[in-house]
Amino acid sequence: MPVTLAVERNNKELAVLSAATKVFLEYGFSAATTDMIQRQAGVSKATMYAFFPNKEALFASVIEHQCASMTATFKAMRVSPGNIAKTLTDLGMSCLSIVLSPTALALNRVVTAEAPRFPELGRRFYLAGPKVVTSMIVERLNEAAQIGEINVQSIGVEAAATLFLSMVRAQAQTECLTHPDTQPSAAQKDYWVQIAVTTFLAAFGVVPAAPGGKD
Amino acid sequence: MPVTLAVERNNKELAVLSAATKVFLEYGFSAATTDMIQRQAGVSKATMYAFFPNKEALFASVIEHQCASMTATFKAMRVSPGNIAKTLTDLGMSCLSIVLSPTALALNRVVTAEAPRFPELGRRFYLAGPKVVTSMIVERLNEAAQIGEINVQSIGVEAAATLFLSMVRAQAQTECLTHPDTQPSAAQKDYWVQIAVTTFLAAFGVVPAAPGGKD
DNA sequence: GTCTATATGAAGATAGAC
DNA sequence: GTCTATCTTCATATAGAC
Repeated sequence: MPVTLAVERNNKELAVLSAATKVFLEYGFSAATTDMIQRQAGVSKATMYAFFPNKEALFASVIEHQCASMTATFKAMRVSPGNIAKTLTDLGMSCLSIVLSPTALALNRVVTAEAPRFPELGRRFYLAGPKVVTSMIVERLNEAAQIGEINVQSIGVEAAATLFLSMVRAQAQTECLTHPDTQPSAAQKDYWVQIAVTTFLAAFGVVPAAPGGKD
Repeated sequence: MPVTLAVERNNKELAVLSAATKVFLEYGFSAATTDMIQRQAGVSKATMYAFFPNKEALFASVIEHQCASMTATFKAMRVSPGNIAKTLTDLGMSCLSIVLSPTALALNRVVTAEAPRFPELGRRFYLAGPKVVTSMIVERLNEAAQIGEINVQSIGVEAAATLFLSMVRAQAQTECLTHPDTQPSAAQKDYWVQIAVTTFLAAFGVVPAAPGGKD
């Protein structure tokens, strides 16, 4: 009951938050105006200020919600069973699809741009995005290491996971961030993941015990 | 002679450009105001508008000059002679120092943030930064491949160079962009480069012909 | 809580004297 | 080219009625 009432009561608050999300992600903090947000939400200035004390607080709320949503999206990633090559490919494709989505790119733009003015939001974004993904990759690498599919002792599992994510995303992200009017083809994304997986396994993959091998 | 006169004549133009660089890199396009730039340059509004038709043009000029400067900085990188491990370490450290410098981080922030509104500048930045560095790495990898230090045939030299750069910079850049109030220690940078080099060579390094090896 | 109307300040850009 | 002064627009935020 209180939930329903709360939802009812927060109808316009959600409309404002949703509109603010759209506007801030499209224009960034400074270029976005509260007028745009009110128009988009279909409410008046006073209504907006009844829920959020000022533009900064509204922005912080938007970023916080987007970070939470991004984390949820990452945690919903599922890899179908298979060997480590397949696992990494699945994981890489899922990560890339999320990271290159219009929303994630926009969030990346606005958070990094505003991090000097909103350091808390920068930290929050880092934890909600790169940090979460890396720890998920770590889990998979640990499983693979335990059954002898890979050997990451040279640098450690954390560093290996970080490097895998770096190889999967860095070039793709850079290209997409600097070429907003172009979106990568599915083949391009496949290629990015493939070379990352190939290289990762060339570095850390353990060849299945060959018959007659030493030991 | 015409050069000296041109410099003299453009004294205030340079003051405006220099001030605009500082202000735009600190505040971004929208939050920066032409008033700040004029104050910083010590000129009046009319003087600024005598050289640059509007705020957008001034911004474009600033980014153009910064891109050219960044390219020059990359091309000035020198690696002292040595084996491929040393070459990659040198190259990686130089790249990382440039990429993590306050100016490069600020340029990265503002260009990626404004790329949707200024797509030309996004493309320019990509060519002046990542593209130039990658092609420089390609040269070194080709040299190393020719003397048999590495073997990148599995994915090609271009892809290998891209992946090396990704491994060197991605995590470092992400951390710095999202944590503007923290700057990485020299040891941290060494570590980032070291794990990238180690992993790259684990994937593509050729062990020196062992006496009595197969062949 | 929600609206209309408005206060207040500052932005980008221009006019006109020198 | 350079300045001071100003025009116009629009931003954030608030006041007061319902």
